[in-house]
Amino acid sequence: MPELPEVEAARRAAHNVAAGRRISGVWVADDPIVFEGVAPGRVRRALVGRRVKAVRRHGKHLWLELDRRPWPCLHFGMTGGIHVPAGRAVRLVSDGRVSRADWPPRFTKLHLRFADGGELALADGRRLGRIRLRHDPAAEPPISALGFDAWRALPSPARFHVMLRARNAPIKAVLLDQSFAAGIGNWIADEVLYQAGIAPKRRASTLSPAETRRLRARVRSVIGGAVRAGSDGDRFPRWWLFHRRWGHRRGGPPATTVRGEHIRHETVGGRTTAWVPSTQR
DNA sequence: CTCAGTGTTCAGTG
DNA sequence: TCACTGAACACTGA
Repeated sequence: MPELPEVEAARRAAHNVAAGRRISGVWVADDPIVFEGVAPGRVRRALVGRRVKAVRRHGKHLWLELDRRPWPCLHFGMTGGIHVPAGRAVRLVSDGRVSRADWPPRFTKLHLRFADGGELALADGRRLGRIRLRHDPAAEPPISALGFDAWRALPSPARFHVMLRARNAPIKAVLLDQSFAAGIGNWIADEVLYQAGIAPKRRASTLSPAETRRLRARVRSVIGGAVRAGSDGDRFPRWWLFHRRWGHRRGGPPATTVRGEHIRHETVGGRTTAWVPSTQR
């Protein structure tokens, strides 16, 4: 479920376990898809014995700064996530909870043990996630091709408006474009547009200064709120579209917001989009 | 059994 | 060349 808040939660979890510690053991899956452009064994050799100096994030990308390069870069795709064991129970950072017997979790691709006994695993069932090795992650693709971090590096309102004026695609598609803003995914884009009262199909270049200001403020508040909630959807404000967007099931009652507004589903920017025609223009 | 999904990439189009 | 669109990728769970 990884959009920016999820990846930030993973970054913090990884930081707590790994920062300042030495990697004492590494297990890698034999998976030539998730390990992209590098043999799993080479990742293992690059990590074992190294000390972790910091865990960095840009958009949905995560990487470990080690005391020697190259460094491992992680992307979670649709279903990947960082997992850490917590005490006797095992807490799943990204997807809920598993029992102690499930450690390391199913679909683990990379499993790190630290000298002080801590552990960390990256698991990904659908295999759309990626593990790469880079000498300078922020300066090399794919991270160098990302736009501003949607949470920590929002441009000024004026600059934001100028950037959107240059884009003709539907605003939803622009928000999803990682080379524009890094970290926004499908549910955040829908949530932000819902809260800003802007229809997802509106061409970005047609948004007024007032609309781009509203949009920018919601990007900040939605992501900030989700990060503050530890990316735990149950703790998001009750009135958010988030809780209702998938409330409909085939044959079930039509989805509505907590205020009773009808939620419509259609494809915009290549993704299923939930929006409220009565309030989004 | 079928289908959609909290993502990204790449070929094809205008 | 650029911006944009839609299919492909891989696999699970509803």
